[in-house]
Amino acid sequence: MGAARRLDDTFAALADPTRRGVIDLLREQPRRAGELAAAFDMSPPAMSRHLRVLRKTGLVEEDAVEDDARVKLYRLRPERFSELRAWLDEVEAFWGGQLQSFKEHAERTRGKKRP
Amino acid sequence: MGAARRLDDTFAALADPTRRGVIDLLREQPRRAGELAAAFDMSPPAMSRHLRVLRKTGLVEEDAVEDDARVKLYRLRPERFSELRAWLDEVEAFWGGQLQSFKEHAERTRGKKRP
DNA sequence: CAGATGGTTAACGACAGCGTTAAATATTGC
DNA sequence: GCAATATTTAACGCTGTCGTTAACCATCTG
Repeated sequence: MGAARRLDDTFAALADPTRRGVIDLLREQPRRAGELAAAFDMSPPAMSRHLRVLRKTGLVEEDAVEDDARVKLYRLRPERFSELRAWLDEVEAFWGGQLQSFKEHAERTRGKKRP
Repeated sequence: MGAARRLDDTFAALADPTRRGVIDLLREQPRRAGELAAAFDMSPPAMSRHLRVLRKTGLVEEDAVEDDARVKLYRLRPERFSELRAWLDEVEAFWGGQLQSFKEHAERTRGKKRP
Protein backbone atom coordinates (compact mmCIF):
# COMPACT_ATOMS: atom_id res chain seq x y z
CA MET A 1 0.00 0.00 0.00
CA GLY A 2 2.96 2.24 0.46
CA ALA A 3 3.74 1.48 -3.13
CA ALA A 4 0.47 3.02 -4.27
CA ARG A 5 1.27 6.28 -2.57
CA ARG A 6 4.63 6.26 -4.20
CA LEU A 7 3.02 5.79 -7.58
CA ASP A 8 0.97 8.92 -6.99
CA ASP A 9 4.12 10.93 -6.59
CA THR A 10 5.91 9.19 -9.40
CA PHE A 11 3.17 9.83 -11.92
CA ALA A 12 2.71 13.38 -10.69
CA ALA A 13 6.43 13.95 -11.07
CA LEU A 14 6.36 12.64 -14.63
CA ALA A 15 3.32 14.71 -15.54
CA ASP A 16 5.46 17.82 -15.77
CA PRO A 17 7.18 18.33 -19.14
CA THR A 18 10.15 20.09 -17.58
CA ARG A 19 10.79 17.18 -15.28
CA ARG A 20 10.50 14.70 -18.13
CA GLY A 21 12.92 16.91 -20.01
CA VAL A 22 15.34 16.74 -17.11
CA ILE A 23 15.07 12.97 -17.13
CA ASP A 24 15.75 13.02 -20.82
CA LEU A 25 18.90 15.05 -20.30
CA LEU A 26 20.08 12.93 -17.40
CA ARG A 27 19.69 9.91 -19.60
CA GLU A 28 22.85 10.94 -21.39
CA GLN A 29 24.95 11.93 -18.42
CA PRO A 30 24.79 13.43 -14.91
CA ARG A 31 24.29 17.19 -14.84
CA ARG A 32 24.70 20.06 -12.44
CA ALA A 33 21.65 21.80 -11.02
CA GLY A 34 22.47 25.12 -12.59
CA GLU A 35 23.17 23.47 -15.90
CA LEU A 36 19.67 22.04 -15.88
CA ALA A 37 18.11 25.37 -14.96
CA ALA A 38 19.87 27.00 -17.90
CA ALA A 39 18.88 24.20 -20.24
CA PHE A 40 15.22 24.99 -19.65
CA ASP A 41 15.62 28.75 -19.50
CA MET A 42 14.34 28.72 -15.98
CA SER A 43 15.37 30.34 -12.70
CA PRO A 44 17.56 28.23 -10.42
CA PRO A 45 14.93 28.13 -7.65
CA ALA A 46 12.33 26.77 -10.04
CA MET A 47 14.64 24.01 -11.20
CA SER A 48 15.69 23.37 -7.63
CA ARG A 49 12.11 22.57 -6.76
CA HIS A 50 11.71 20.28 -9.74
CA LEU A 51 14.82 18.45 -8.65
CA ARG A 52 13.49 18.17 -5.14
CA VAL A 53 10.32 16.57 -6.50
CA LEU A 54 12.32 14.14 -8.60
CA ARG A 55 14.62 13.40 -5.69
CA LYS A 56 11.71 12.78 -3.36
CA THR A 57 10.16 10.26 -5.71
CA GLY A 58 13.51 8.59 -6.11
CA LEU A 59 13.67 9.09 -9.85
CA VAL A 60 16.95 10.95 -9.52
CA GLU A 61 19.69 11.20 -6.94
CA GLU A 62 22.12 13.90 -6.04
CA ASP A 63 25.73 13.56 -5.06
CA ALA A 64 28.61 15.95 -4.74
CA VAL A 65 31.63 16.22 -6.99
CA GLU A 66 35.00 16.10 -5.29
CA ASP A 67 36.74 19.25 -6.39
CA ASP A 68 33.92 21.72 -5.61
CA ALA A 69 31.56 21.03 -2.74
CA ARG A 70 29.14 23.68 -3.93
CA VAL A 71 28.35 21.78 -7.07
CA LYS A 72 25.75 19.04 -7.00
CA LEU A 73 25.47 16.44 -9.69
CA TYR A 74 22.14 14.87 -10.49
CA ARG A 75 21.75 11.48 -12.08
CA LEU A 76 18.97 9.03 -12.87
CA ARG A 77 18.08 6.18 -10.57
CA PRO A 78 16.58 3.07 -12.10
CA GLU A 79 14.52 1.65 -9.25
CA ARG A 80 11.41 3.79 -9.62
CA PHE A 81 11.31 3.30 -13.33
CA SER A 82 11.25 -0.40 -12.75
CA GLU A 83 8.41 0.07 -10.32
CA LEU A 84 6.56 1.98 -12.99
CA ARG A 85 7.17 -0.79 -15.45
CA ALA A 86 5.85 -3.28 -12.96
CA TRP A 87 2.62 -1.31 -12.70
CA LEU A 88 2.31 -1.20 -16.46
CA ASP A 89 2.91 -4.93 -16.66
CA GLU A 90 0.16 -5.52 -14.18
CA VAL A 91 -2.35 -3.35 -16.00
CA GLU A 92 -1.50 -4.77 -19.37
CA ALA A 93 -1.68 -8.29 -18.05
CA PHE A 94 -5.39 -8.33 -18.64
CA TRP A 95 -4.97 -8.11 -22.37
CA GLY A 96 -2.97 -11.26 -22.03
CA GLY A 97 -1.16 -12.54 -25.05
CA GLN A 98 -3.33 -10.52 -27.35
CA LEU A 99 -1.67 -7.31 -26.30
CA GLN A 100 1.35 -7.81 -28.46
CA SER A 101 -0.67 -8.38 -31.59
CA PHE A 102 -2.90 -5.48 -30.71
CA LYS A 103 0.09 -3.26 -30.09
CA GLU A 104 1.69 -4.17 -33.35
CA HIS A 105 -1.53 -3.68 -35.17
CA ALA A 106 -2.05 -0.33 -33.47
CA GLU A 107 1.40 0.78 -34.49
CA ARG A 108 0.89 -0.21 -38.08
CA THR A 109 -2.40 1.61 -38.38
CA ARG A 110 -1.72 4.33 -35.87
CA GLY A 111 -3.75 7.47 -36.22
CA LYS A 112 -6.22 5.81 -38.50
CA LYS A 113 -9.27 3.96 -37.38
CA ARG A 114 -10.25 1.44 -34.79
CA PRO A 115 -12.09 -1.75 -35.63
CA MET B 1 5.85 16.75 -30.44
CA GLY B 2 2.18 16.01 -30.28
CA ALA B 3 3.14 12.88 -28.48
CA ALA B 4 4.87 14.84 -25.76
CA ARG B 5 1.74 16.81 -25.05
CA ARG B 6 -0.21 13.63 -24.88
CA LEU B 7 2.22 12.22 -22.36
CA ASP B 8 1.62 15.21 -20.13
CA ASP B 9 -2.04 14.39 -19.98
CA THR B 10 -1.46 10.68 -19.67
CA PHE B 11 0.86 10.99 -16.70
CA ALA B 12 -1.37 13.60 -15.09
CA ALA B 13 -4.33 11.29 -15.52
CA LEU B 14 -2.47 8.44 -13.88
CA ALA B 15 -1.26 10.59 -11.00
CA ASP B 16 -4.69 10.43 -9.41
CA PRO B 17 -5.32 7.34 -7.24
CA THR B 18 -9.02 7.29 -8.03
CA ARG B 19 -8.33 7.18 -11.75
CA ARG B 20 -5.78 4.43 -11.32
CA GLY B 21 -8.39 2.61 -9.27
CA VAL B 22 -10.87 2.99 -12.10
CA ILE B 23 -8.33 1.54 -14.48
CA ASP B 24 -7.83 -1.31 -12.10
CA LEU B 25 -11.54 -2.04 -12.05
CA LEU B 26 -11.90 -1.74 -15.80
CA ARG B 27 -9.12 -4.25 -16.15
CA GLU B 28 -11.57 -6.96 -15.18
CA GLN B 29 -14.56 -5.84 -17.20
CA PRO B 30 -16.35 -2.78 -18.57
CA ARG B 31 -18.35 -0.82 -15.99
CA ARG B 32 -21.09 1.76 -15.90
CA ALA B 33 -20.33 5.31 -14.83
CA GLY B 34 -22.58 5.16 -11.80
CA GLU B 35 -21.13 1.84 -10.80
CA LEU B 36 -17.68 3.40 -10.72
CA ALA B 37 -18.87 6.36 -8.70
CA ALA B 38 -20.35 4.02 -6.11
CA ALA B 39 -17.22 1.88 -6.05
CA PHE B 40 -15.19 4.85 -4.86
CA ASP B 41 -17.87 6.32 -2.60
CA MET B 42 -17.91 9.43 -4.69
CA SER B 43 -20.58 11.65 -6.20
CA PRO B 44 -21.52 10.92 -9.81
CA PRO B 45 -20.31 14.33 -11.01
CA ALA B 46 -16.89 13.77 -9.50
CA MET B 47 -16.55 10.40 -11.20
CA SER B 48 -17.91 11.87 -14.41
CA ARG B 49 -15.04 14.31 -14.49
CA HIS B 50 -12.49 11.60 -13.81
CA LEU B 51 -13.94 9.65 -16.69
CA ARG B 52 -13.76 12.67 -18.91
CA VAL B 53 -10.08 13.03 -18.11
CA LEU B 54 -9.43 9.38 -18.84
CA ARG B 55 -11.46 9.59 -22.02
CA LYS B 56 -9.60 12.66 -23.17
CA THR B 57 -6.26 10.97 -22.76
CA GLY B 58 -7.55 7.91 -24.58
CA LEU B 59 -6.94 5.56 -21.68
CA VAL B 60 -10.59 4.55 -21.66
CA GLU B 61 -13.44 4.70 -24.10
CA GLU B 62 -17.16 4.96 -23.66
CA ASP B 63 -19.88 3.27 -25.60
CA ALA B 64 -23.56 2.74 -25.11
CA VAL B 65 -25.31 -0.46 -24.23
CA GLU B 66 -28.17 -1.47 -26.48
CA ASP B 67 -31.08 -1.93 -24.14
CA ASP B 68 -30.76 1.35 -22.22
CA ALA B 69 -29.40 4.44 -23.93
CA ARG B 70 -28.98 6.23 -20.62
CA VAL B 71 -26.30 3.83 -19.51
CA LYS B 72 -22.72 4.30 -20.66
CA LEU B 73 -20.19 1.56 -20.41
CA TYR B 74 -16.54 2.41 -19.92
CA ARG B 75 -13.71 0.15 -20.94
CA LEU B 76 -9.94 0.28 -21.20
CA ARG B 77 -8.13 1.12 -24.40
CA PRO B 78 -4.67 -0.32 -24.95
CA GLU B 79 -3.06 2.24 -27.23
CA ARG B 80 -2.03 4.81 -24.66
CA PHE B 81 -0.62 2.21 -22.36
CA SER B 82 1.57 1.03 -25.18
CA GLU B 83 2.66 4.59 -25.74
CA LEU B 84 3.56 4.82 -22.08
CA ARG B 85 5.54 1.62 -22.34
CA ALA B 86 7.36 3.01 -25.35
CA TRP B 87 8.39 6.04 -23.32
CA LEU B 88 9.62 3.83 -20.51
CA ASP B 89 11.57 1.71 -22.94
CA GLU B 90 13.23 4.79 -24.32
CA VAL B 91 14.21 6.12 -20.91
CA GLU B 92 15.44 2.79 -19.68
CA ALA B 93 17.43 2.20 -22.84
CA PHE B 94 20.31 4.27 -21.57
CA TRP B 95 21.39 2.13 -18.70
CA GLY B 96 20.64 -1.11 -20.44
CA GLY B 97 24.28 -1.90 -21.04
CA GLN B 98 26.01 0.25 -18.53
CA LEU B 99 24.49 -0.49 -15.15
CA GLN B 100 23.67 -3.39 -12.97
CA SER B 101 20.14 -2.09 -12.66
CA PHE B 102 19.07 -4.26 -15.50
CA LYS B 103 19.32 -7.15 -13.10
CA GLU B 104 17.11 -5.39 -10.60
CA HIS B 105 14.58 -4.76 -13.26
CA ALA B 106 14.71 -8.33 -14.40
CA GLU B 107 14.17 -9.46 -10.85
CA ARG B 108 11.15 -7.24 -10.34
CA THR B 109 9.41 -8.26 -13.50
CA ARG B 110 10.49 -11.85 -13.56
CA GLY B 111 8.07 -14.30 -15.04
CA LYS B 112 5.92 -11.65 -16.65
CA LYS B 113 7.65 -10.72 -19.85
CA ARG B 114 8.83 -12.50 -22.89
CA PRO B 115 12.52 -12.32 -23.89
C1' DC C 1 38.65 38.58 5.30
C1' DA C 2 35.74 40.20 1.40
C1' DG C 3 33.46 39.09 -2.40
C1' DA C 4 31.78 36.06 -5.84
C1' DT C 5 29.60 31.51 -7.01
C1' DG C 6 26.35 27.35 -6.65
C1' DG C 7 22.36 25.96 -4.73
C1' DT C 8 18.33 25.90 -1.76
C1' DT C 9 14.53 27.92 1.07
C1' DA C 10 10.89 31.64 1.86
C1' DA C 11 7.21 34.41 0.48
C1' DC C 12 4.00 35.75 -3.01
C1' DG C 13 0.73 35.72 -6.96
C1' DA C 14 -1.38 33.15 -10.81
C1' DC C 15 -3.68 29.11 -12.12
C1' DA C 16 -5.44 24.43 -12.33
C1' DG C 17 -7.29 20.15 -10.06
C1' DC C 18 -10.68 17.76 -7.15
C1' DG C 19 -14.86 17.37 -4.50
C1' DT C 20 -19.54 19.07 -3.42
C1' DT C 21 -24.39 20.51 -4.51
C1' DA C 22 -27.72 22.32 -7.88
C1' DA C 23 -29.36 22.37 -12.40
C1' DA C 24 -29.62 20.53 -17.12
C1' DT C 25 -30.11 16.73 -20.72
C1' DA C 26 -31.65 12.42 -22.27
C1' DT C 27 -34.13 8.27 -21.88
C1' DT C 28 -37.13 4.82 -19.86
C1' DG C 29 -41.69 3.27 -18.25
C1' DC C 30 -46.31 3.84 -16.47
C1' DG D 1 -47.71 13.60 -20.20
C1' DC D 2 -45.05 12.85 -15.94
C1' DA D 3 -42.11 10.98 -12.58
C1' DA D 4 -37.89 8.34 -12.04
C1' DT D 5 -33.18 7.04 -13.64
C1' DA D 6 -28.35 7.71 -15.64
C1' DT D 7 -25.04 10.88 -16.65
C1' DT D 8 -23.11 15.27 -17.62
C1' DT D 9 -22.38 20.37 -17.06
C1' DA D 10 -22.25 24.66 -14.09
C1' DA D 11 -20.85 27.17 -10.24
C1' DC D 12 -18.41 27.41 -5.86
C1' DG D 13 -14.59 26.72 -2.41
C1' DC D 14 -10.31 24.51 -1.02
C1' DT D 15 -5.96 23.15 -1.80
C1' DG D 16 -1.72 22.35 -4.22
C1' DT D 17 1.48 23.38 -8.01
C1' DC D 18 4.61 26.29 -10.83
C1' DG D 19 7.18 30.30 -11.68
C1' DT D 20 9.34 34.69 -9.95
C1' DT D 21 12.23 37.55 -6.86
C1' DA D 22 14.54 38.21 -2.39
C1' DA D 23 17.05 36.39 1.21
C1' DC D 24 20.08 32.60 3.09
C1' DC D 25 23.85 29.10 3.63
C1' DA D 26 27.95 27.00 2.16
C1' DT D 27 32.12 27.10 -0.36
C1' DC D 28 35.77 28.67 -3.34
C1' DT D 29 39.21 32.40 -4.48
C1' DG D 30 42.14 36.55 -4.57
